[in-house]
Amino acid sequence: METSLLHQQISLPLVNWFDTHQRKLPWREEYSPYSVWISEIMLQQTQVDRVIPYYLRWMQRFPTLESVSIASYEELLRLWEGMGYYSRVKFIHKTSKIILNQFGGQFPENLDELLKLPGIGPYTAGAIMSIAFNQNYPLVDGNVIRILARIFNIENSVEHRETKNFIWKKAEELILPGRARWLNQALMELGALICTPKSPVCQGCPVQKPCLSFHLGCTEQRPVVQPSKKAIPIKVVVGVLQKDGLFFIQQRPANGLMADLWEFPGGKINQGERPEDALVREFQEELQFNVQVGEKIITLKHGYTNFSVTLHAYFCKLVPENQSPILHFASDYRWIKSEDFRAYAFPAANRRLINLLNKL
DNA sequence: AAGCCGGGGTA
DNA sequence: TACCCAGGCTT
Repeated sequence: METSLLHQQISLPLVNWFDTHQRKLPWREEYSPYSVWISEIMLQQTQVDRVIPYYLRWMQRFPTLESVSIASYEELLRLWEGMGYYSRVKFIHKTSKIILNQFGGQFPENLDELLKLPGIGPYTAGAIMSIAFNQNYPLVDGNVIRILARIFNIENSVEHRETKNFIWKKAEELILPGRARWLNQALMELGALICTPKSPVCQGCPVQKPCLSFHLGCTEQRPVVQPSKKAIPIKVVVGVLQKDGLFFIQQRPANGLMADLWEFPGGKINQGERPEDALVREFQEELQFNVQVGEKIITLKHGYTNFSVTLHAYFCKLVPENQSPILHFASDYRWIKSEDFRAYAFPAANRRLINLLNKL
């Protein structure tokens, strides 16, 4: 399809639809590079409704890039707790310092410079260029992939390099000069409200006419993706270790799963192993602590991307009482008062347990 | 190219 | 249960 025809049949109907149908969202109040950047990082693999309260809290506490750069990583991580993908907030901290120290506090209005910044990849760089600066740059996220795979009826897997290149090229051709901010947001808004993964609302779609998949009746089969691996069920046990009214918590390593977050010690229950025995073993392996397992607190289920976890929680105590930990897994540890749980970032399942403890 | 990295909403 | 989400980094 010729570019002008593409604009006439797709781009213009999209921006006109966006004019009247867009949702009122906090990050659409102003299009500053800082607010666009924060919202885009938060929105990576995270749905709008979940981001909104985090975004509002963040902007209240850190209204400027400079306020982020001088904040402690611990406080940033605490504000991020519950959103997942915690490396994002570490990258935000790093990038805020780089922009302050190397760019005089101003975001570079340059795609290649943006791509060098930690946590900013092709999508986010395109988002800052187009949404913040309104420069003529495309962006491709899950919405854009789905919409274009349907409009052009892309039968190849969108996970392949060549298909991705094709989609980026089409996204670029769709850009209306001087209106990239609007066009790109319109695409993503259409993906969120109309061209949804399941049961798309084609009746209300402004680009129904040029959509090949709609006419072929195969919108549900687009985009083509490889089947994902199914969640593996695992059993986990954690111990709430108390001494003199203080609680023992440890900090996870700086890399890997839930990096830098704090947690109650514990670990995976082996096949055929009793939870209590697993807990004694884990305390010994990770901390060289000899513990006695006490009362059961709760069993709760928690879903991860690739695991469905059944978590057993027990009170426990040191026997004998005067032991010092030797850290084989954790990077740090603390004995804290119950009111200090709020000062540390915990994984969601641990936070649920803490909330329960506070009610006991 | 594939794996890793969270968490919750939804059907 | 399985899939999805305004992706990026590492290997």
